[in-house]
Amino acid sequence: MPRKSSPVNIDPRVKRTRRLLRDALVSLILKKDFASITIKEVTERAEVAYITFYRHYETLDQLLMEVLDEGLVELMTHIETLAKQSDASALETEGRLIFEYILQKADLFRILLKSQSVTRVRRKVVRNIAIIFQKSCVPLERLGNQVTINIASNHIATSLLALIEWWLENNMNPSPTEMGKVYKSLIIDSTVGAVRSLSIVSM
Amino acid sequence: MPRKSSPVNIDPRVKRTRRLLRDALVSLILKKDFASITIKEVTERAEVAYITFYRHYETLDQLLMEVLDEGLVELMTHIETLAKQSDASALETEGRLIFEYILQKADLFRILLKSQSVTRVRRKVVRNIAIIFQKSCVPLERLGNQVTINIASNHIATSLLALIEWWLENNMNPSPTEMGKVYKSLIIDSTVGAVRSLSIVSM
DNA sequence: TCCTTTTGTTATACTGTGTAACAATGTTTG
DNA sequence: CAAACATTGTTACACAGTATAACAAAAGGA
Repeated sequence: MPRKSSPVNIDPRVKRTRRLLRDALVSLILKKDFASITIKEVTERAEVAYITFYRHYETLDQLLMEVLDEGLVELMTHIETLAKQSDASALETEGRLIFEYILQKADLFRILLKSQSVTRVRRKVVRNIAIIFQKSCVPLERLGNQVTINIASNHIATSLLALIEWWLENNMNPSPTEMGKVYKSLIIDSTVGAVRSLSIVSM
Repeated sequence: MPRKSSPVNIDPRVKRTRRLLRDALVSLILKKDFASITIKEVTERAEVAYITFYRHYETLDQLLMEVLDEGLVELMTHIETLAKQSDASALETEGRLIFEYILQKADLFRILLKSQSVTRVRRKVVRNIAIIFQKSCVPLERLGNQVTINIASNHIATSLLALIEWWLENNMNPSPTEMGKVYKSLIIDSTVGAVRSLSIVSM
């Protein structure tokens, strides 16, 4: 296994090989079920020797995580900056921007949602989104106790993912603008309202 | 492949074999990851010849679906009868009953949620729950257009599943009574409210 | 009991995983 | 540029799991 992050300069051959493997996996996921993809297939498409795969990764899951990490970091920072602007007028715009972003990177999201078959991936994505909302969504952190906040942020994260999934399955209709309204009303406003009413009854 | 449903009377040997295979799979899922379970393992635990599996099923997925179908039909009818009583006073009770039901059959639900790694299973469950709510949840079918209703029922189904999953991961705390409140407030009331406000802006 | 169906046993072809040894190629450093 | 080093390619192999076939044994229904 070649060193990866210890020295600052990575061997260009290593860089190249890993890129080829990632690209090969991505192109395969876009037209096959992830579960049916084999290491042999990936290395053949990458035009790399079979054993070379094992010199960089242990499993296909690991390679998949690396692929998703690239894309997820981008999505996360995107949502994070949006989630910080929590005044009511900006919320609808926030929703619209999320769905416009997805429209741009539809391929990546199809991969992400297809890969949810790998449970680990799903959990990781949900947790990351939940943490972002828990930290940066102002109305949440003021209301309710810890349990309520945990439930609520988990609810937002899973709902957002489910809404994105639904939208992709419906060929990205309706428009991002309308999905922005849905996002604001169905996910954010609803959850904030529910947390408020739950904290009144003092769970 | 022995006949299954054509004649009313199924050969007792067939019935026995299938039950043994289902039970074996269930007991394996409860202590292993589904993805790592092999047909050989299942047949050995069922004390049945390896080839006998193929005389009844084509894949492990298929056997899993049969296992889940048993449990799901039960859950579905349970939720369905509950969803019909949709007056506000009954909703909290409805929620409590759902989570008490899950508490009773915790094993089945752990299997169900573990098996969500099989994407087909997840989709099927979500669709079934969504259809139930779409049909029987009175406030939904009166408000909003078709798209909004689709989104809303999908939202309820995925949120309910996510909430159940969260609860199981947290060792079924808090109590079913409190989860009932969360269910009513966070999922049902919120969604109905959102659909109402979305239909006013006339999507 | 006789006939049919199901199950068990054994053997086999095939695919994919994971490792090993050594040769060939590319990269860096003196 | 050449030597030293790291990575990649080739070939071979052991292994596990899938899927099927042929025939014998056991169980069920008429």
